[in-house]
Amino acid sequence: MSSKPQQSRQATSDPTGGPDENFIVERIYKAVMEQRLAPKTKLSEARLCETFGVGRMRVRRALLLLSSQGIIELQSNRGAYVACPDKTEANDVFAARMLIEPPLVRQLAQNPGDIDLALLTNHIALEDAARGKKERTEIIRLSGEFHTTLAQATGNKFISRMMRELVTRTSLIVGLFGTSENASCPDDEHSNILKAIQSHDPDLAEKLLISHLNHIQRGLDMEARQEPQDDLAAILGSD
Amino acid sequence: MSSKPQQSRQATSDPTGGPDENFIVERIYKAVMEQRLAPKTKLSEARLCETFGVGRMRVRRALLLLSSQGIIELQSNRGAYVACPDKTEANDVFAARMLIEPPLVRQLAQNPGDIDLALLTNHIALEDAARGKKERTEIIRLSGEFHTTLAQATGNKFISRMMRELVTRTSLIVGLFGTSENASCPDDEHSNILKAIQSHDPDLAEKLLISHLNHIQRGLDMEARQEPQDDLAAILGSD
DNA sequence: CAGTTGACGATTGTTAACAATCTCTGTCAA
DNA sequence: TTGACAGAGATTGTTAACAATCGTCAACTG
Repeated sequence: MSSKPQQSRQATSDPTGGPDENFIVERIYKAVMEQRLAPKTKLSEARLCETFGVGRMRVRRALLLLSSQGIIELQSNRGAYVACPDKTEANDVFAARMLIEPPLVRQLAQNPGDIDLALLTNHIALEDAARGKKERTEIIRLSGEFHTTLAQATGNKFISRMMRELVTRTSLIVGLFGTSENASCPDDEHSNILKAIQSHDPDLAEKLLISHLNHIQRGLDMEARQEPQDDLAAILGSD
Repeated sequence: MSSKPQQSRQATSDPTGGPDENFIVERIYKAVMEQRLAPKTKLSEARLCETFGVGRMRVRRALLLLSSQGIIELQSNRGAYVACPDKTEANDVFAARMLIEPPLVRQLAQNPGDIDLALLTNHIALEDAARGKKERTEIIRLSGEFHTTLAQATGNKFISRMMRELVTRTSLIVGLFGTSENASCPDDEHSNILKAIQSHDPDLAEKLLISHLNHIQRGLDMEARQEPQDDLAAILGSD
C-alpha cells in the first residue's frame, strides 16, 4: 500500500497500468444511473484520463463503447457528451418498454421454475435498505435497475442487455424531464410486482407493470430541462 | 477516375484516407448476414487493413464496435473472431425473439396509421426479386432482414436496434446449425405475415409469426458444425 | 458601433514506432 | 515416437509525438 501513495483507485484488471475500459464504462454508467451525470455534460478525454489515471487509448475505447450503447454521443472533432434524449426519443423508449416488459413479467409469472427469483427478492431488499438509509442516489439507481433485474431473472443475456439499455436511457429521460420527487419509482410498486410474480399471477403482474410504467411516464414534464455539470472528478471519482 | 488506378472501393466518407469505421462495420455485418463469414473465422487487423485500405486505428475501432454488438469476439492478445454461438445462446436468441416479435407484429397490425407499410411491401418485393434471380446470398440476407424491417416499420429506433442484433445472431446460428437448404426462410411465410398485418388481423399475424419462428428453430440441428473460412479479401472485398 | 477576419489555444484524430504476448517450428532428450 | 523446451516470427497492445479541426477572442474595416 505504502508504495502507491496517492492511488486509491481499484481497477478490475490492473496488471500494467490503471483500470481497463470496462471499469471506466461501468463508472460512467453508474453515474448516469444515479443521475449524477446530467445530459449534455462534456466528457473530455484529458479530464477522464487524469480522473482514472489511464492513457488516452483506454478512455477513447470506453467512450466508443458508451456511444455504441447510446449513453453518450460522440461529435466529430468536438468531443463526447452525455446523451440528451429529446421528446421523440423519450416516447420511443417508453414505447419499446411497453412492448417488451409486459410479456417479460408475464413470462416470469408463468415459468416460476426457470427463473431466478432470489435475484429479485434480493434486489427488493436492497431497495428497502437504501430507502431506509435515505441514500438518494442509491435509491434512484436501484429503482431503475429493478427493471434490469427483471430481465436478468430470465437468465437470458440478450433480454438483459436490451433492458439495460432501455433503463439507462430512461434514467437520462427522468433526469431531464422528471418533476422533482418522482426521480425514483414509488415505494411499493416494485414489491407488488414481485409479489404478483411470486403468486404466479401473470395477469396481475402485467397489469401492475403497465400501470407502473404509465405512472413513470405521466410524471414527466416534457418542457423542463436540466443544466449540464462540470465537476467530473468529483462525480466519477466517488464510489 | 484515372487518377486512382487500382482503387475500386467507395467509402461513406473519404476526405482524408479510406472508408470510415462504420463502412467496415457494415461490410462485415453484411458478410455475416449473407453467411459468407462463418463463425470462428479470424479477422486479423493486418488483413482488414489491406482489405479496406485503412490504418489499424480504423480497423480496431470497427472491431470494438462489432464486438459490442456481439458479432465478433475479441480475445486478448489473440485477435478478433467471428462470434460462434453455442446451443445455450441459440436458445436465448430464440427465446428473446419469441418474447419480442409476437407483440411487435400485433402492434403493427393494430396501428396501421403509425407504421411504415411501404418499407415492408418494398422489402417483400426485394425478396421476390432476389428469389427470381436465384441470388443465394442476397436471399439469405433479405430473409433475415425481413424481421429487422418489421421493427423498422414501427419507426422506433430502439426496437430496430434490438431486432437487428437478434437477427444478426440468428444468422450466425442458422449458418452453424442450419440443415442445408433451410438457410433462408420458406418462400411465402413472410408475405403471409405482411398480408395479415395489412388486413389488420393481429391474431393471425401473431400466429403466423410464431409458427414461422418455430419453423426456423425446428430446422436447426444442434450437432452440426461448420468450418471457418480464410479468404477474407474475397469475402469482404465484393459488394 | 456592428460585423468580419485572422490568429491563437485547446481538443480531438491519426500515425508510426515500440513493447508485450502468443503461435509455430525445430531441436533435443527421455 | 513423443514430449518438453527454446527461439524466431507474427500479431496484438500501448505509447507518444504529430496533424487537423474547432471555438474564442482580439484586431481591423466599413
